[in-house]
Amino acid sequence: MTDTRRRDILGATATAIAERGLCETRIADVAERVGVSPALVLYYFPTKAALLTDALIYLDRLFYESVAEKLEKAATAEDRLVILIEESCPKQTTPGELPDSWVLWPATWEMARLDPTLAAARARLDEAWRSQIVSIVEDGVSSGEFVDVDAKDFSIQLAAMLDGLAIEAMLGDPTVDAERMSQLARSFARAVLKRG
Amino acid sequence: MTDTRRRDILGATATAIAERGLCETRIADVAERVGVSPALVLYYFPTKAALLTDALIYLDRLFYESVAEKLEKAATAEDRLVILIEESCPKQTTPGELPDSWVLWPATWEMARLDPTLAAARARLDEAWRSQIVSIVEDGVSSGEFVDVDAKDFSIQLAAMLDGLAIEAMLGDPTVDAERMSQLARSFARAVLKRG
DNA sequence: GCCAATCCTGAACGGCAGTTCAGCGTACCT
DNA sequence: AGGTACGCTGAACTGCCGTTCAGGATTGGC
Repeated sequence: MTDTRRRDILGATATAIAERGLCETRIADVAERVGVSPALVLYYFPTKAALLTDALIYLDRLFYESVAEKLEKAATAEDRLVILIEESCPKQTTPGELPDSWVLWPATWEMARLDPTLAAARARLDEAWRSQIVSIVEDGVSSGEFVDVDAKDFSIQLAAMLDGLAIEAMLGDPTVDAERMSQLARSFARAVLKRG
Repeated sequence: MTDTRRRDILGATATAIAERGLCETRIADVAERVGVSPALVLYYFPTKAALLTDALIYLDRLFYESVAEKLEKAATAEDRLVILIEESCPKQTTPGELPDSWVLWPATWEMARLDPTLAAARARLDEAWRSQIVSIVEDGVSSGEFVDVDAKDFSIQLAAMLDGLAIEAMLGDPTVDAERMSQLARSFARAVLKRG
């Protein structure tokens, strides 16, 4: 079960970054959380930088997959869009479970700026996220739920707006909490997709 | 002229963060860029963390003030909104000048997550940014340029969308460059503010 | 011309954190 | 039972980097 150990380390790294910040996270923090020696962390990952980038990608992918799974259960395009928006709102996480992936986005962006590999991975996930939106919109258009709009443009706009709102909500900006974020994103979607 | 020296250090810190990344920036990097000894940097700032947060706030404030200045020169509300959007698009900076402030936003967010002082400063600047948008919209509404909309809601949505788009553009995402970013933001504004 | 404040530096310190490595236990294979 | 591969650790190494400090230069006031 060397694979679960690997995932434990990645999860612990994500938690450590969430709690201590990207710059302050040490290998010892990760080891402590897993309950192993620092040397073991370097046994699974060649270097600290590789550990950090792998952990960021790991958690982001988990997030996308969990949302994708939830989307499959919804019947109408409108339901699916609402789910996608709701899932995008930062939530409080109880200690012990994996951190909300929004907390790690700034760290991902900051590292991706100077790490082409991470940048490519992030771009790939983001493209998948946007095409998720595109297919929801196209379904809604062909079923008559939505007005005919440029799905690609809308997907970029909505994804960007969700990112921007999530930043505010995550940072505890008093004017944008999770509730208001969801409301604003839905009102934007409604304005575009209903009676265009 | 101890004040210019202080600003030089802040500018050099911003440049160093932009070039080396938040975590990899050392006091020696800053000192080297200014052409002074590392000890002098600590003469002006009590600690490395204080230096970093001050530099982030400094550059963000410069950005806001520069945009505010440009906005005063425009006649119509529509012109001002376009300027605000254009200025929000990441630009290439030539070596030697201060970095584009978008490059530093992820670092700001990452630090603000765990630093209440920086979080408060960021929230204040963001609030000013949004109320800039609010006053543009209100002017446009009263002059008849724009349809009557909820200016506050729109300002949050537009600011969030600009943040999100700028992240993609800054990271070199192939689907969103500065040109496309500007076009998408303007199309959103047009859809909301014209014949709503 | 002297004193004090300010700006600035070189050098040393102190400690920490990433990384390496030799080796221990254990499980599995033959 | 013997050997081998794997998972894992403790301990040491090493180089770096933030921080401190004692003091040199320069300026400006009196």
